[in-house]
Amino acid sequence: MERKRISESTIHRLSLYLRTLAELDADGQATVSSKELADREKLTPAQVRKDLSFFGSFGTRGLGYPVIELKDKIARILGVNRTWNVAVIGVGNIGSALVSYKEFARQGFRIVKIFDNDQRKIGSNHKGIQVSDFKDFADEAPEAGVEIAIIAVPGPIAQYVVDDVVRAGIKAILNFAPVNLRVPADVYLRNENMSMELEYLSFAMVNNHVQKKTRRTV
Amino acid sequence: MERKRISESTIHRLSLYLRTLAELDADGQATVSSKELADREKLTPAQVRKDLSFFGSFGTRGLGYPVIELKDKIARILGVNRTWNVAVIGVGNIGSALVSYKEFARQGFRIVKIFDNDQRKIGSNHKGIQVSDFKDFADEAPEAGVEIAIIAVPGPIAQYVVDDVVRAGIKAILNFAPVNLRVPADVYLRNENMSMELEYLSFAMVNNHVQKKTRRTV
DNA sequence: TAACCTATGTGACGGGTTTCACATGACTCG
DNA sequence: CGAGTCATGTGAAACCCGTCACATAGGTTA
Ligand SMILES: NC(=O)c1ccc[n+]([C@@H]2O[C@H](COP(=O)([O-])OP(=O)(O)OC[C@H]3O[C@@H](n4cnc5c(N)ncnc54)[C@H](O)[C@@H]3O)[C@@H](O)[C@H]2O)c1
Ligand SMILES: NC(=O)c1ccc[n+]([C@@H]2O[C@H](COP(=O)([O-])OP(=O)(O)OC[C@H]3O[C@@H](n4cnc5c(N)ncnc54)[C@H](O)[C@@H]3O)[C@@H](O)[C@H]2O)c1
Repeated sequence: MERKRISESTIHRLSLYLRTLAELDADGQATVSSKELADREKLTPAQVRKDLSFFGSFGTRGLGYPVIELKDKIARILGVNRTWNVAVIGVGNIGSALVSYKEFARQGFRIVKIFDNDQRKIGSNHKGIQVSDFKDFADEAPEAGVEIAIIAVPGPIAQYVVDDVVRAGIKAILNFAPVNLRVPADVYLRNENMSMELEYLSFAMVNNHVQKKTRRTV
Repeated sequence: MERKRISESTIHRLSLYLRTLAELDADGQATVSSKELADREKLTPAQVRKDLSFFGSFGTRGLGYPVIELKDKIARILGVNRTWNVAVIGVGNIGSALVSYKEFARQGFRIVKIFDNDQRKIGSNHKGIQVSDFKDFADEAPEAGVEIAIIAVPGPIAQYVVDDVVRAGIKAILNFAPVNLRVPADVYLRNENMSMELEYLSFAMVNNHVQKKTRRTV
């Protein structure tokens, strides 16, 4: 199934294409050229074509790509032509926001469990989901078919939480805590770091930094 | 002031170094080697040294880098050796979470204004800040010295909001809406895209993708 | 003060990713 | 049905970024 090593940048751009294709589809547009796709994402047409070419030939020469078909292809490549069960751990400021975000479900990520260790929160209802005690994670997460864990607990606690999550057999983790988490090699870990983007803005302003190609952004 | 074109990756890594240096400083460690820094960030020592070398020679051969000094240097490079005034626009789920996040202030980003257009929210108090009517942005933001705007409004509205923000003279924007915003060339725009990271996890799982070097990730 | 040790700083190298350029193939129109 | 148009798909080139390897310099010790 794997032909070449696909770069992280390419995968990120596929996410962008997917979003734009969904918009084009909603607008009723039937086909799209690499140029149009590129313009929307501030990329080059060649980049778009090269990215897609890693996975096959989806277009028609002289015409472009069929919007719906390409959207489905990319969804399949990214693995979002299905639903992933997600658990949110820590239902504080950011955890609550994530739980309330209906868009995730539409994109294939369904939050099925919420965990916390605060007695005042355990048992309470968030968007129709009862908050569970994190102590019971190892029992309840597998039972609910959780495949992805989102870590939204305070930084100093995150490593302990992650250790438990890994022990429960979870292989994919999205971390919001501003710490470097250690996980085994077979566990996928991604970090969401808002300070990094703010600091990038700061750097750009201080240095009158020239904006180049927008890479792994948006 | 600018010697070379500095890559986005390098800037992102500086953010990582800064965070780790703050930890080391808190632990009372006086010096740190490129190797130790690299181990903590899952990078190579050469990468660390190269990144720093773009900006000068901060270390001592045979010894390493002085933690406090290097921290200050990087803070200065990133422009966070000062405070930036930030406005949050849209105090819904994610906006509220950001406003409640005290860590930003510690990192040099002080939220001084909150805007919304919901009458029920305007005038209410969030963490000591009165929510303003977004209609008054052009007046109130410059008055409060706002330099960075965080967009946390629904996607379909984001472009209109951003147009107003740009018109008010703001040059740096962090966008949470899942849309591609158009801004003039002299405005710095960064996007925060959580779906992208979830989709990356999804792709990795579906393809048993081998985890390589953690690049522009936390 | 001299010898040794250690980790920096950096030119050279190599690999990977993006851009270029064009041959190719599909559709359209006359 | 044939000529023309257009945008794809892809090798090759260019470029960028990370890694390597080592000369170098500061610290330390005797
Ligand atoms: N709020 C933001 O905008 C923001 C931005 C960037 C990063 N973050 C990071 O996200 C994380 C959460 O931030 P927040 O503002 O939501 O904090 P918060 O304090 O509001 O929420 C943390 C939640 O985690 C729960 N918790 C604590 N220990 C736990 C445990 N052992 N098991 C399960 N749950 C536990 C707490 O009860 C609380 O509900 C932090 O690491 C923070 O640095 C937050
Ligand atoms: N909640 C999340 O976890 C999450 C995750 C990723 C992305 N996002 C994105 O962040 C944005 C906000 O999401 P949310 O969940 O906080 O939505 P929300 O509906 O809770 O909040 C949006 C806020 O914007 C305000 N608003 C609407 N129009 C406005 C205008 N013209 N001027 C000023 N304020 C206006 C609304 O009154 C509301 O308070 C959306 O674009 C969403 O897609 C949210």
